[in-house]
Amino acid sequence: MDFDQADALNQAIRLLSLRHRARTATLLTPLGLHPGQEALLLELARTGPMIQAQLGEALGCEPPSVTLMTRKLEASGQIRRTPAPTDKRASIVELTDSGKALVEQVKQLWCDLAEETVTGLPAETVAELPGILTTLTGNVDTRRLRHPHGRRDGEQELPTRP
Amino acid sequence: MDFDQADALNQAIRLLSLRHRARTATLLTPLGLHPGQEALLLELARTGPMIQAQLGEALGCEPPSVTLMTRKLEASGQIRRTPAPTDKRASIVELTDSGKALVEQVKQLWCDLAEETVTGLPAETVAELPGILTTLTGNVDTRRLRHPHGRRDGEQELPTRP
DNA sequence: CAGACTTAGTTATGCGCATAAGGTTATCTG
DNA sequence: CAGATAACCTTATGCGCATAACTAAGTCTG
Repeated sequence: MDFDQADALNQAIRLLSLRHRARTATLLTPLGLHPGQEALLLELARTGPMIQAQLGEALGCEPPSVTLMTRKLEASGQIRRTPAPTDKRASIVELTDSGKALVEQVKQLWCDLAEETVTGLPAETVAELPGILTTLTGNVDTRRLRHPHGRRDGEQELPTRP
Repeated sequence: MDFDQADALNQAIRLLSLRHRARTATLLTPLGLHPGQEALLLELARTGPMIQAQLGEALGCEPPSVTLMTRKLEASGQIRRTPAPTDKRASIVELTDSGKALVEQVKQLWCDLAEETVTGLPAETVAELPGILTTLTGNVDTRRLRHPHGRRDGEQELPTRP
C-alpha cells in the first residue's frame, strides 16, 4: 500500500476517534457523564453485577483505568462497589437505582448518536459497518495476545443470572 | 435505529479508537514518539512551515493542545518554533533536519500499520473505507460550526487567489 | 503445609486531548 | 486616531487512557 492511501486511512481513523469522542462528550455532559463512563454503565446493564477485572476485559481497558472510572461513578452515585464474599481481593460492581435510570437515558442518546453518525450512508453500508470496524479492531488488537488462555481467576463464580 | 444496532456501532467505533491508538503507540515508541505527534510531523512534511493555529486546524485539535505538542517536539529536537516576522503574536513551526529524517521512518511505519489494519478485508471495501470514515467524521463534527466564517487572521498572505 | 506463582486491586506518574481564563498583538470602526 | 473587537498563544486544570511498581489474597506444587 502506498503512503497516500495509508495516510488517508490512518488519518481518517484518528479524526473519527477525536470527533466521535468529542460528540459523545457534548451529548453526555447534560447527564453528568464523561465519555468512557457510558460504556461502563451500559456493560453493567447488559451483563449484570461483575468484578472489576471482568469490566476491564469487557471495556478493553486496563485495571488502573477501571479503578478510577468506578471510583468516580461510585462518588456520583451511579454504581456501588461491594467486597466479594468469596474472594477478599475482588469487589463486585453493580448499578444503583439511580444508575439504572441513567442507563435508560444513555440508551436513548446512544441511538440518536448512531443515527446521526451514519447519516447519508447507504443502508447496505450501514449494515456492514459494525462488522468492518470490528475486523479493523481485531487486526490491530494487541490486547488478546497478552492474556493468552482466557480462563481467569473466579470466572465461574458468578453465574450469569442468579 | 434500535438500541442493539446503535450500540454495536458506537462500541465498535470506541474500541477501534482505543486499539488503533494503542497499536500506534507501541509502533511509535521505538521512534521516541507518542501518538498524535506523528500526525503533527506528517502535516508539517505535507504542507511545509506553518503557524500553530493552522496546525491546530489541520490536526483537528485545539490551541492549547498544539502548544503542548509543539513544545514537546521542540524539546526533543524534531521541530523548531520561530517568531513570525510579520505577526508578533504568531510563531512559525517547521521540521528540523532530525525531524525530516524521522518523518521518513514514520511514513514507512504508517504504511505498515494501514496494511495491518485492513488485513482480511476485500479490496473493494478497503478502497471505500477512507471515504466512509470521513463521512462518519463529518456527521459528528461539531468543530467547523464553531468557526462559522473560515477567514482567519493573515490567511490571505499566502496567495490563495483564483 | 510452605514457598512460588498468579490474580485483584491500588497508587504514582505521564501523555493527549479538552475547556476556561488571561496576556499580547493585530485589525476594524466610529 | 482611539477604543472595541478579534486573533494568536499560553497557563491552569481536569478527564480518560496507559505503564510501572506495589500490597494483599488466592492457587498451585514440592
